[in-house]
Amino acid sequence: MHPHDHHSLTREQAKDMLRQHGLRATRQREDVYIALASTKCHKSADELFAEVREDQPGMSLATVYNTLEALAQAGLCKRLPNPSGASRYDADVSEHAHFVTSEGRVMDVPMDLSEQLYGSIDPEIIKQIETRLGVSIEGISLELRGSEPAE
Amino acid sequence: MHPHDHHSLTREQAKDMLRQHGLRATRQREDVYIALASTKCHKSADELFAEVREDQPGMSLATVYNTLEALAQAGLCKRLPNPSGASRYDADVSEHAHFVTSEGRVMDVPMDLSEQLYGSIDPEIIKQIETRLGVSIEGISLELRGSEPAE
DNA sequence: TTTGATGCAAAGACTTTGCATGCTT
DNA sequence: AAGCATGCAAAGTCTTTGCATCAAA
Repeated sequence: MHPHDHHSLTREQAKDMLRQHGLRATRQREDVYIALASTKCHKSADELFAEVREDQPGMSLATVYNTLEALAQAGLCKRLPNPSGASRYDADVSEHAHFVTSEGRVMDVPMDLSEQLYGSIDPEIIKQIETRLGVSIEGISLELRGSEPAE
Repeated sequence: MHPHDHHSLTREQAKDMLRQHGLRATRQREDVYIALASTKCHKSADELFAEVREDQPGMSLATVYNTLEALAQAGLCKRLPNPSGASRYDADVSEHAHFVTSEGRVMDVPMDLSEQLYGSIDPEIIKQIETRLGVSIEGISLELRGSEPAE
């Protein structure tokens, strides 16, 4: 299966992912991670909360935030800040480009094109930037901004 | 003078910029824009507020936010959201890459390297993305993430 | 003059935290 | 059993808004 395919995770798989990344596997974390990994679109904490809540009415919004923070720390998801609203979260932590609409909706750039974009970045330039700024570069975010055509 | 040079603006120049972009030239907007354009580093609304306040004690924080929103709308600045804190603002609206530290500090990638990075992006790929997603792409954000070496 | 901007304070959106309880390891 | 996660509500941070006043065009 291709790494970019979105598919729902079994609970066991979610447990494994969590533990392999040094996190305790709690029901709530599994739920959040499963919800996050099972969708193409990038949801906000609130949306994930609502979704998980359908099955687990006990879930707390604070736990969703805590969990997302833990997942992000552990490298299991990425937080995509949104200047005009709530952050969105992405369980696909591979380098890939996003398209962000003027309304704050986020969608993935198709994998093949995303790879072409990233592929065109010369590692040599990155090295030069590290040297010049005296920093160490750990990742690159590529975000395309624009608008969806009126419908 | 090179467009990437940072320099302080005269008040007259600030007035002109505002009006050329369809904004009323008020003292407060001039102050904010001058402060924004006169620095390499990317300040938060609060920092700009503090800075402007030294000269204009009457300034309100709400006005700083309103002004920054107006400037961004008019294309006179860009807002750089920060997942772990307040947004930062940049008066340089040309396409250029940023380096964001794990602590949320933002610095510009030197112009020549930034241009090389952007230059390597194939416009043809962008066109394909527009077609495939059915959107229109208006800009590209390139953000390098990493850490500054411990000091 | 007319229209839009300001300042203040208050509300709002989003996110984090303190603490007692409960679950994972 | 020990330690971390949870739930709740409360607090915090960042940002926007309503409204009367004031300035720019």
